[in-house]
Amino acid sequence: MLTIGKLAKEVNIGVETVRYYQRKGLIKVPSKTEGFRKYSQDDLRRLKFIKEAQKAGFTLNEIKELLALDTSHDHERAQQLASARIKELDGKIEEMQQARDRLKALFHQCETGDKHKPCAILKAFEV
Amino acid sequence: MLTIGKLAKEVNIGVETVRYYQRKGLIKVPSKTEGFRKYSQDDLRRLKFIKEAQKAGFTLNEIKELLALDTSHDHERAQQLASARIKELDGKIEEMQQARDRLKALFHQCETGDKHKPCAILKAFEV
DNA sequence: ATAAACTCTGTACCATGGTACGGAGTCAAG
DNA sequence: CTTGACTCCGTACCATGGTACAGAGTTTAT
Repeated sequence: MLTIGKLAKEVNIGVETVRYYQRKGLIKVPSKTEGFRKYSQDDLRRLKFIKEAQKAGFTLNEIKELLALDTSHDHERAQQLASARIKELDGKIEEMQQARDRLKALFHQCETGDKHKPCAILKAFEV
Repeated sequence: MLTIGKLAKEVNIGVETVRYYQRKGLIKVPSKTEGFRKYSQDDLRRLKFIKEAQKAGFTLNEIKELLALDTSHDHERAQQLASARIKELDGKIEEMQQARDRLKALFHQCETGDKHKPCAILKAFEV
């Protein structure tokens, strides 16, 4: 049994973050019999789950659903969520790659261009 | 000379967005002699610049600086901003690729696994 | 027994890029 | 000359993922 501070430290997040997850409904608020609230190993596991799922790019709302699924063995829904996330990630990756390639080209032009003419990076945005 | 509505329509953004850029100091608020404010071709160019720079992944604050640079021919600073942005983009792209690859692997495991055992996608987050 | 350290609760604030709305004023077409 | 469309201005709100803080209570160590 842990206090909120110890719990937070275990997963290396702030106490305020734990409370934020509680407000969002990702983790429950343990009932307080007296003094401070006590957190269980289960709460710890859930926080770890959240951290891991964040690494896979899920939003907190998606993670909330994943946590609910966690007890239900619903493969279908988990797959749906995963593939939606994969699609989103693919889209964003491509956007960012395009942005990067654009910029790299501009950077090169600016670097090799005349120092006294308008900069290619800046000119590029003047459609 | 354009009213704010026509200006916004020209670049296909909302009137509220134009005002938001004004509040942020990206574009100036034309002085109002009488009636409605009048916007020039220069304002239009700046809005187009903003849109283009956003496509390259710059934030509004960065764009604000780029706009200031635009008149000064400061190649150095433009290059600094561009290469910082490139680095940021590279970092984010890699993060997202990792997230996607993780998820794809999990998806495959879940798909090919036993329907009655806990789902690989969900299990993966239970560290 | 007292002070430091922690917790509880509610609420406000941060960045980011906008969107929405109310009430008044203004402009243009019929 | 009125009506509808647009503008002005301030302010509040949206999602996202937190962070901060005040004032009270509790726990723990010395």
